[in-house]
Amino acid sequence: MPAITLPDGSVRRFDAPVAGTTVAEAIGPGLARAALAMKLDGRLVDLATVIDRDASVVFVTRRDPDALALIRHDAAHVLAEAVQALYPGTQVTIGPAIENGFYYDFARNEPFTPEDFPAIEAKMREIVAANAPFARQVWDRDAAIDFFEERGERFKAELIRDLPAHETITLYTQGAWIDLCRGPHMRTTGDVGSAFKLMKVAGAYWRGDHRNPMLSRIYGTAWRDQKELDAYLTMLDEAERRDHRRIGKDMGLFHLQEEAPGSVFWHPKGWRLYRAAEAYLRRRLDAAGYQEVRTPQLVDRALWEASGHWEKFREHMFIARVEDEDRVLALKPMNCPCHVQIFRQGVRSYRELPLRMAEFGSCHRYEPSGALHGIMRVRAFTQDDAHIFCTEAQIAPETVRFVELLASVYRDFGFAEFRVKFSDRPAVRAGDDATWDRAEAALREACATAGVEYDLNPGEGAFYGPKLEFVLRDAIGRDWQCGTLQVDFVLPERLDAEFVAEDGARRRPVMLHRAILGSFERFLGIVIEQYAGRFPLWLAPVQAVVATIVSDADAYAEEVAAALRAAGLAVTVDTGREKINAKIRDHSLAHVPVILVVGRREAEARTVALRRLGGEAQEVLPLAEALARLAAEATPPDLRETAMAAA
RNA sequence: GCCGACGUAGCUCAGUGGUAGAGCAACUGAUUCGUAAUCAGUAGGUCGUCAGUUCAAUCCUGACCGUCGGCACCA
Repeated sequence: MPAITLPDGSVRRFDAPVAGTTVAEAIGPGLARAALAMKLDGRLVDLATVIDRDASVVFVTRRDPDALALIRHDAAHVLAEAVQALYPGTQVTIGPAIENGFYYDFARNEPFTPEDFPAIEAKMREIVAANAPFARQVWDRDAAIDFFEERGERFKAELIRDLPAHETITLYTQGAWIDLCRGPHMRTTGDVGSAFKLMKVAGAYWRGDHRNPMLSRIYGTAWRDQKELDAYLTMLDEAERRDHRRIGKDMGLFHLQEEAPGSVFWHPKGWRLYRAAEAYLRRRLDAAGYQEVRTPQLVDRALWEASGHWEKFREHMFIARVEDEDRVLALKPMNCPCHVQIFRQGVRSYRELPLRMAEFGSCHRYEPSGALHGIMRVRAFTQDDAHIFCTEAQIAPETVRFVELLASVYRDFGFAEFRVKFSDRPAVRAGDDATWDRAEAALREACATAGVEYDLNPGEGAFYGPKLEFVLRDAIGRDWQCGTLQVDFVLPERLDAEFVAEDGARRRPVMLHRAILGSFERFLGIVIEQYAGRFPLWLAPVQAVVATIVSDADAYAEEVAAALRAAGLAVTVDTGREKINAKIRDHSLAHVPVILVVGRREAEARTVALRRLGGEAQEVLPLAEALARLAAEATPPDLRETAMAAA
């Protein structure tokens, strides 16, 4: 006699076990038509699932956000059926719903190409139009293995063999096609709808392991309706428009070339952006009680052996040898061991802790060729690195301070939102379990004190300690992992760092490895995409251009520019013989935030006509006023309060 | 590193087994024109590199380098 509680709190009683479909019909024909699946005591299941005990039920309709995952999962199945219909002999493996869509991995000698898409998509639409019901079947494990083996589906057979013994083996049919699947599915293939599109092909290792064979993966996107699909495709166009590689080239910020793969050639304009960011951060760190240092690029392998990096990361280090000396040096891939060397000079007292040692550390890592990506993933980069040497008791307060600093830095760069991931011990790690217990507990406690909410990211910690990862969200909704805070009890031990405690005993400090931007190269890539090249004034590489209307105004234009330069602004002058329309267009396309137009009128009245990027309005105002206003506006955010107070 | 695609002028791209074109940018000249393209002309490429096939290769084949999309990696 199941009693079914609905979301509005009402209860429906049935005399016998009842299918969700029947419950929906009992509530009303509208719901019966709209329901795609249901949540049974919070778990998403097929609508046809028979309910034989008291339960709460929420029906999932197309309007429900949960419908997306169902649509995408079902679309993956439809894709698999279409592919097997068109390319006999192709083996199916797995095909989950993912963010924004789905994929399916196939085993086939010849990989798919985008040219195959039109045929596959057409077949998929046929399958959707056929509106075949999804039907769940429970199978005996051995029978299922035999079934797939006989069909030559050895990947599926392997999946079943590796399922835990207690797991129920379920297969789903959709018309004549059948597949191993945990479910749930919607009612029919027709529920997938038409708002889907195949996007790209890619290789992917079987079960994500690089020692396994490579499968051919097809990615697709799927949405509840055409409007959502269009919005997603528009977002992709927008991302392409903002691509830092394109903007970097167009605006002349930097370039990369074959002779230095993974290293950035910063051009004058890009370097101005870089320096603005660096100067800003240096001020913030100074104010936050960090001491900046600079450590060697080339360091003997002995130090990397002592730190444990040699063993784990040797293949990813650039090695340097000299002919006359029989020693191996490595270009530093990170700064921490060097910072410990500074800490170890002389005897440290507990009075010096927490000691915050910062470095804009230039590092080199031999990243796999396939990992390189513009200036976002490079082999030569500069971390905004720092190590906080402290006691265990200081972990929590230092975490609080750090999170505050990080949040305010992100805000100043235009990122209002970020979230935190907590990565705990990985399978391969240094340090014993007791140490890890302490480190993780300390970090958890620190989060509680700082009021930081986080998602757990199991097994993803550094080899020496657990870490927090700070993920910011950009203007078009993409996530970027930038900041990090890592608790390390291991490295101080390995490199023998110690301090004299209050009781006169020698103790090990804890090291907090932390970064806010991560690396300048990557962060500036993100900033470029965040603003699509239209930087706020304080970051803009060219902050203003003075453009003349007639050559009679040339001398005055130079004078205006000189005055702005004296006020610290980056200004260029355009006295070219183009018409003002062309000049406005050129500088607007170059994303110069401010255009000061001067003609005879302005030269005589000693005014400027000020025009903002993107705006159509212009404002004529006295030179002195424009100067004061732009200087104030170009002040970096951390100096703004004091600048206002002084004015 | 693995799978796939790609590499032609500064940029975006077209093209062919008989040693290459467009638009924009650049340069030159004319135009002095008040808020997103003035006109005309000129110049610019060992078609990623190295081999091979061929009478002949930018085009076909192979290797390598790099880039792009994923996968794997990310101290």
